[in-house]
Amino acid sequence: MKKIRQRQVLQLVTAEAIRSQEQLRSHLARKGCKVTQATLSRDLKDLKIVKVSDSTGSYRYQALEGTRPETPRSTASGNLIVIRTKQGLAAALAYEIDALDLDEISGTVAGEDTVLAVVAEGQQAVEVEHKLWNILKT
Amino acid sequence: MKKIRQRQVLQLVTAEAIRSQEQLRSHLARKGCKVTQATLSRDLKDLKIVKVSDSTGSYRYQALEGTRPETPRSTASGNLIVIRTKQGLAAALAYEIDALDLDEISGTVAGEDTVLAVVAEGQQAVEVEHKLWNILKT
DNA sequence: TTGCATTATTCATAATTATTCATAATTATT
DNA sequence: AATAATTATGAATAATTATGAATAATGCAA
Repeated sequence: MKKIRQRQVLQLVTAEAIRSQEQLRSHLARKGCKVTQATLSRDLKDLKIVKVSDSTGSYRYQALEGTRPETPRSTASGNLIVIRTKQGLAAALAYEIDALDLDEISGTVAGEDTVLAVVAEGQQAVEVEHKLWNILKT
Repeated sequence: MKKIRQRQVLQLVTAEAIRSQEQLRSHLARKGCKVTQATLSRDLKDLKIVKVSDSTGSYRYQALEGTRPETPRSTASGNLIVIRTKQGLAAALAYEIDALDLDEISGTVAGEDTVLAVVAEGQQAVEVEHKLWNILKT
């Protein structure tokens, strides 16, 4: 029960701009998961999800560090690395990759379950893919 | 005044385990800086210092690392132009680029903070990047 | 300088979040 | 299976944090 919920929390928080625990609660409720603000407070603490101001100036919850559940599959093609993740987790992974701030990667775009990483000019996608994989598997 | 204080806040928070704004306030007061909890709340928001559980299980304030790049940065790679924007603004930028209706750009995809522009066959990505940059810098 | 505009700060309070205490649920142990 | 031990949750509430409104400070152009 708890695990499932926490996975949902993580997903929700990366997918949408959640601005309070109350808001998080109602989102979850709509998805059929009915818990109180108290347990969400504890979940957020567990998951190291923090409240931080975003670009719009208001607060939003954001996952901190490696809360990434498991290793996804990737393929290199042309100057792109395509990474498949579990549904809803692509944004979180893309965020992590961005945070690495690698010269080899020009940028990423995330869909629901796929991340597209653009490999920088002059780099071998396959090699970068390996490097990425090495870094992320910690 | 504000700048100095915020520097102190950052210092304090990294040096000691500050567990509440009230505690932070009293530390600062002892150092001669007397402000209310209200301004500290705003300082922490500005500085992107968040409350997160530490190894002991209790909360502590912590500076959020790696502040992302400010101005939209772009890179060309292969037949793609990768543009980084502030969180949440990618879609808007992509929309603008689409609206330009340039022959040189086949299309765009937007993530949360990244736009991928696909450069048309036979075009030099770097040149298109420049052109784009010129148009958009208004 | 003086007056206007902008920014910073406080005070008071609303809003939000963490925790305590009581149970329920789950898991381990005999 | 029954019981003990552990863990999770909810309700209520304490504690903490965010914010609106008023006021003070700061900069700046004339």
